[in-house]
Amino acid sequence: MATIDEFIENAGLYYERLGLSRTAGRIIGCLLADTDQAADAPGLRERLGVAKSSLSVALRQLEQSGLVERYRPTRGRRDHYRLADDVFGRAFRAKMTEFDAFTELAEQGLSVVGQDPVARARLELMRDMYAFMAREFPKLLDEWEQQRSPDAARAVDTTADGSGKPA
Amino acid sequence: MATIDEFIENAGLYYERLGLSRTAGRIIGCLLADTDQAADAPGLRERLGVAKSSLSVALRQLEQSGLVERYRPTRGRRDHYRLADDVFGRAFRAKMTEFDAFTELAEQGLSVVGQDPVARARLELMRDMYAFMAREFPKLLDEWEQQRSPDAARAVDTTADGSGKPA
DNA sequence: CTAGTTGTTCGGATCGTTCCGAACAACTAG
DNA sequence: CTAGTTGTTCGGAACGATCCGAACAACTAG
Repeated sequence: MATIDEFIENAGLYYERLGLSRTAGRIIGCLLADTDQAADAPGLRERLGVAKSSLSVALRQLEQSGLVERYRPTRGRRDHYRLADDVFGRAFRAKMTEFDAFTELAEQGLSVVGQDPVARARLELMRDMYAFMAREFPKLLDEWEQQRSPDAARAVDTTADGSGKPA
Repeated sequence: MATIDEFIENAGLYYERLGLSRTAGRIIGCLLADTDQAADAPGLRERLGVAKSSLSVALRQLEQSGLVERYRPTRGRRDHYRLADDVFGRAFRAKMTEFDAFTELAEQGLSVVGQDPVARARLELMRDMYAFMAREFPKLLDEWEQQRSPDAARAVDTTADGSGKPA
């Protein structure tokens, strides 16, 4: 049995391994677990015990990577934050860019290595494998979306038009 | 047009983003590009310009993660190093453990979050999605292995029995 | 215009990681 | 046994990343 604080701390650790900062990961944990739909800066600040400035940079980081959305309730004074509807899909796609990066790395290697057949074969294998993954992984995501709900794709599209959901 | 040193440096950067240390990544780049099949410590040391101790820990790290194999030629005095036959497959599988980790994180979240339906639905979605990926991704790897060469699996098995390849 | 609130930016301090050089242990050749 | 070589371990230094508190900018209400 674990507490909510332990869960948030774990989220910080896990997302840190994914390349985010520790506090950014803890924010995600907070938004994941907290039932409060209207998370704002003071609330996060109290829950996480971090400085206002750290929240600012972490939230900007999360917003720019598309994982967290910022919105302001009508006639509200302060920003509120919520997870993007397809947080996990976005996280997957972000990770997926590594495939392209390594494909390019392999191509760069082929351009600088000599004619040694062993090295060339290995680099070609590397290039083809990462290209294969970059090509097939999105299909896996689509497959998941369809399995989850036949009209999941449509739902994602409608939420992507910029109209905020919450009241 | 790039040089071999730039390629090695890029490999260091890319593999560092994957969680390895910088020098470990540069070692991989070296083993990828260098036509010299018999890479040893002095050679790597000269090529990378790092201390002997740094090589030791990085090579141990790479060896324990299964990416690099250490062998000693018959009647040789020093160890030699080569990439594992299925370096990339191993890298993929290592990355894949993140899926399980996040599945467990979602389950932990479900155990600590209340009955709020929104939070629960989101955590269940997270759990199911990562579980789906953890289940489907290995199939993708198998698919690749079969597409590349029908008896690739057999080849991998024979090289895994401990018999060193190089003379 | 003034006062109060919200979000951002900046300099300094702190923390963790990595690296290097030196001492150490293990092994081989002669 | 001795000398030389190879690989490992350890302490200190350097680097990068992150975080905090304070000053700053932007905005709103009255």
